[in-house]
Amino acid sequence: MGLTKTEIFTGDQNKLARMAKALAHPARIAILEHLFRINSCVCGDLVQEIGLAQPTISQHLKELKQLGIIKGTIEGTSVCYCIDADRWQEMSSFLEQFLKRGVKTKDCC
Amino acid sequence: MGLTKTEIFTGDQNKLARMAKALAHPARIAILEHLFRINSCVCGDLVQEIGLAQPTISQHLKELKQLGIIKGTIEGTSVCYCIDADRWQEMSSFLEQFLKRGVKTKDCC
DNA sequence: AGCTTTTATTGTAATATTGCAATCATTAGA
DNA sequence: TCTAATGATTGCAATATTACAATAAAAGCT
Repeated sequence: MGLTKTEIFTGDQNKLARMAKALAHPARIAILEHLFRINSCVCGDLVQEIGLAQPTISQHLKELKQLGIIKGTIEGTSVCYCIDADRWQEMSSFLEQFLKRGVKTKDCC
Repeated sequence: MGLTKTEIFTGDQNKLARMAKALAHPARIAILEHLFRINSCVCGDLVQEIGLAQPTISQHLKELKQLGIIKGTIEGTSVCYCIDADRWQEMSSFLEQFLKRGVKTKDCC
């Protein structure tokens, strides 16, 4: 059906899945990595940096913005994007907490 | 097109995206959480635990297995699944390294 | 006002994902 | 051997995602 049955899962499970989904595309990883490097905000040279068309980049930025991990402020004709430090921290620790739970387990089979 | 242009990204970017994609569905999160709890291997009671049909669970297990973070060994008529501790550790640190890079950044806009 | 630059939006095509019914394969037990 | 149990596979329908061309929207400049 292509439709995830979110209602049968907990809020945290859905939250984790949403966060992971935001990172589940190399273009979005590349965008975030570029923002890490540049630190000071970046606008539309992402199109140059990554080899995808402008609407495609814009769409990926939208998804990252919707999750809240980046923000964009209008600066003249261009838009300045950067990591939302607080939200990133929050997502980061939420994800790490999950990852750590798996480290404790040991093989059985 | 629905087709990710993997060829324009680095191996690490694609690897990260693949890992994130494995976690990008609440059912797979739920499966992993159940495996964390049970530690000793679990078979098909995941169908009971999570409210999805058997083929659907089987498919999600397949994806996790393909990434290598769980393994399944046949035990009579049932199959015993568990976290692959080494692979989990590897994925975990790879992801955490990425997450940490973002924590350093500070807001700009 | 008209033009340019930059980004967002819309529309569309191709592919991927999710979910399940039906079915197959394997193994255990009668 | 036959049957039951378990899980994988197949086939299909519905929805989501990815990508881009075309276009719109907003702001600066002349």
